[in-house]
Amino acid sequence: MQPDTTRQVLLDAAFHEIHRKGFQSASLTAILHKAGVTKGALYHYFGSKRELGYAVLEEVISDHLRTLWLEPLAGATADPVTQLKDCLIKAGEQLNDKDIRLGCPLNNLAQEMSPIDQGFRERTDVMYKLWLQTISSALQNGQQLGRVRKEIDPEETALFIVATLEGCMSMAKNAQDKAVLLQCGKGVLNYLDSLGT
Amino acid sequence: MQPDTTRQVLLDAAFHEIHRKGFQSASLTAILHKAGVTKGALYHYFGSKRELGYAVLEEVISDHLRTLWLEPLAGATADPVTQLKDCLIKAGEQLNDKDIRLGCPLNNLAQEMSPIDQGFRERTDVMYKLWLQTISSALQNGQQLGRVRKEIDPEETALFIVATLEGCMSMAKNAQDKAVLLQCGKGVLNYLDSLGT
DNA sequence: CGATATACATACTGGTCGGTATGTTTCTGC
DNA sequence: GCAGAAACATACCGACCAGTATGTATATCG
Repeated sequence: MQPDTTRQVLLDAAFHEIHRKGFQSASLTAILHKAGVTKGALYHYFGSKRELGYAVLEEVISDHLRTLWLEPLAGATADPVTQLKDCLIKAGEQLNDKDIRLGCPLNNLAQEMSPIDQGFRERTDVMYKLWLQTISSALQNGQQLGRVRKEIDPEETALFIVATLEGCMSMAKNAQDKAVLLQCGKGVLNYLDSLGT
Repeated sequence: MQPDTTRQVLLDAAFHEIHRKGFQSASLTAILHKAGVTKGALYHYFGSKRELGYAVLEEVISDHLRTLWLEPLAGATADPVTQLKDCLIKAGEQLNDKDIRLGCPLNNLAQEMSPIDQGFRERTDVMYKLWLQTISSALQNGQQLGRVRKEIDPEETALFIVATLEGCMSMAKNAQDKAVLLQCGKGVLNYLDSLGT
């Protein structure tokens, strides 16, 4: 097997196990079994369980965020309200029941680890700040284009949006019910509409 | 020591340890050390670590929810928008930096345990449903009193409110910054205002 | 072709975990 | 006052955990 492949297989397996059990309760043995390799391989590529977790954040989860929320909002041309609604709808569509039961990977890790590990907190913080900044810039741009109400504070609104998104995922995760996500998402869509001119 | 006292001391210690580390990573030894008793006492009152966790949910955390959100909203006389804003402000005031770093105990447990333990999920679900129902009833009552806009759906709005609250707590927890909570809370207050007539 | 590094596999270790078995003391009821 | 139960304390157990030490095959490079 190619070296890079083994590393990626390990990262994928770790991502799924961590998503299912949380980082602290994720078993290295389970990850290795899922990846089909042994401990020698793991500790060849990662110095410790913690570093493996960092890599999952920086490489796997970071990619998800980029694909789903950052890149679609990057273009400075269109209407951010529509863009945000599209992101939300697309994100909602691609979530199956298992995804809903397991919740948002970024939020899960942030909630579990940020109080007890600085390394995790710094990394999740960077990602949230990127997310917030991207939405904030899009809103600001929308204001200049006259598509977003001038009165709103882009930063504050971005924070409110992300908080609400994560809250919706949390509620749906606990209810284990996609209907909850959809109902909650409707509330977000209404709120997003209220931002437009 | 009185029997009931010992049980309560154990519950309190367990609540704090679980709040700090999460349920799965909460160490019974740490709980016992904090409580100043030994394993004999613990297993005299609780059949297992899991039952201890259930009791923390049903007795300690449930009390917090009741005191902070259910009882203040129980009276069917006043303006629910004002009541909700008061709850939010009061809740925000009594949170110190440590509380913010550790996040909402109910949300923490729900996020960690609901995907992997039915018993936890059922119990957190009951509490969330109570919370939602209380807010929904208050909003409905407010509509009858002409203090809340007739067009809104009380249930959907209650879900959106709770999701947003939990989202705000999550964002502040990860940022480890009360300013984030306050800024996010401002967004919630604005939204609550938009519900009134 | 030989040497060295890379890329793993295997076997093992100390420590911590939840849980249990067995005291020991205190309180309660007759 | 004595028997039994309640309320704990102490000592111990097997399981699992992250991490390590060592072995081995393969690829790379001079």
